[in-house]
Amino acid sequence: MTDRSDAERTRPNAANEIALERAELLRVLSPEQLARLRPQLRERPVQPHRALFFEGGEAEGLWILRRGQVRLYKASASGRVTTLETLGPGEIFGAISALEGEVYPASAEGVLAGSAWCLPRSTLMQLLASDPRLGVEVLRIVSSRLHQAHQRLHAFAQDSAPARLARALLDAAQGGEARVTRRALAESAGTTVETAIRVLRRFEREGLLHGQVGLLRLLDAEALRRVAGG
Amino acid sequence: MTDRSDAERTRPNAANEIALERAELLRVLSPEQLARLRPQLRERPVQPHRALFFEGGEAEGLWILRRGQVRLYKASASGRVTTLETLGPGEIFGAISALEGEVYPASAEGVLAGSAWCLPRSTLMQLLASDPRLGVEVLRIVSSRLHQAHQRLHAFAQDSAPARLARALLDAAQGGEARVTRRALAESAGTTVETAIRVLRRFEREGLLHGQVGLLRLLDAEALRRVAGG
DNA sequence: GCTCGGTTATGATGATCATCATAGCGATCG
DNA sequence: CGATCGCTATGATGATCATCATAACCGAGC
Repeated sequence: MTDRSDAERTRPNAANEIALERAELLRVLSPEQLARLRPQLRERPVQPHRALFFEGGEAEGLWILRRGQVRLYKASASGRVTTLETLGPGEIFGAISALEGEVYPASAEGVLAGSAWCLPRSTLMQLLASDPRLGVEVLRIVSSRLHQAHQRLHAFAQDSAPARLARALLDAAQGGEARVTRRALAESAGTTVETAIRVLRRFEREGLLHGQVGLLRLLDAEALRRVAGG
Repeated sequence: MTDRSDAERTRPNAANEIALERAELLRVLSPEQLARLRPQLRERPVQPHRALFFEGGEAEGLWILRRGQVRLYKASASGRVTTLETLGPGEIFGAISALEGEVYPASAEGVLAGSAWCLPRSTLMQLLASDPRLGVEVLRIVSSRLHQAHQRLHAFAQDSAPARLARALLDAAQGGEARVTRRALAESAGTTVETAIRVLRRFEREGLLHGQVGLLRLLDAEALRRVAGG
């Protein structure tokens, strides 16, 4: 629960660009290592609703978000979608596939415009083999993601839709407001758009927030935290 | 979904003991490394319903299950419990906490009797710093756990109770039978005991399985897989 | 300008599932 | 041996939430 607020605090604003050497993964690298790495990177644009890769596609490597926002998600045959993680500048993704298998285990698409670097799998493997600190750093990151996933798993198994929505809202908020659509929030909270709208309207009537199109202003974050269950 | 059946196949039978050098983490170590590591290990008994550690407790280090079965779980204030992972001989746990923070992010308790080694945090850090291959290996393991967690997250968000129970049942089964109580299955599937019992009785009436106390024989695994949604 | 798609809403309806209650059964323990 | 506890079972009931339908609103694009 505390690491949620950590994520809130430490995630850089999605609108800001991050320098390569400040990205969560690469902080541990020396300037020389970084210099050798830089030419290997492929930069790709990130656009809202534009996929970076799809679940089942061949895994290219490790991604580092430079600017904008990206979400990882899974889609069912029925068309329902679950957002697994939402990432901001400096955060990495696709690490699972680079290590575990040949294919991406989830899809990724842009939420806010920006760009991302892609570090090819082979280069990553070389780097990992050459410097133990890098492996430990990636491990730290992936471990913290696993921890988050476990928390959400417990929440999905036990909490009501309002509780999950309140939590998703707090997670998405920056500076007292969350720039997300009801649909996006529903997919993060594992519910439907209609339920999300109804619940958020109730929050609004109770004075917990103020809603506009694609924007939710938190008026009583404390009460929302109570609803979220902690 | 395919890695689920992988887990089924590759997880050693909980009753069998595993040699230290065959544990998933330590396979990559040289005999010399292993010899240096061995005296650092503390062996602890694993007993059904006996906790190894609790969420929030100070993290000692990395655990390696030698024999028996262990589950990681989270409990709510309301008393409801979610099983996050179930582990067999040779598998590691507590890796998150050894890297991420000072406290365990979940609780662990025995399911089947056996024992586990505990590798102190400091020793692990030393090892990680000395040999890049070890870090990559832990990373591979943690990544695969994250992948599993993502799958379950999607399932919890989208699937019905019968679908989640069928999947939990398939995951728990070894050689066509699952030695679990209805309660344990419910906690793995994120539902209640009563619902688990009702659903499993329905499966039984439909000829998909045969139930006894603490034992479920799969009669039609194919049909169960269909119910599980894939 | 006018359609079209996405977002926000709200109602009606029904399925699903948690909760509470009760009970039989077997094992364990004093 | 009786009591107790955990597991399995089933019914009754109600809350929650998904689904389907409808509609207003707004911006983008033809």
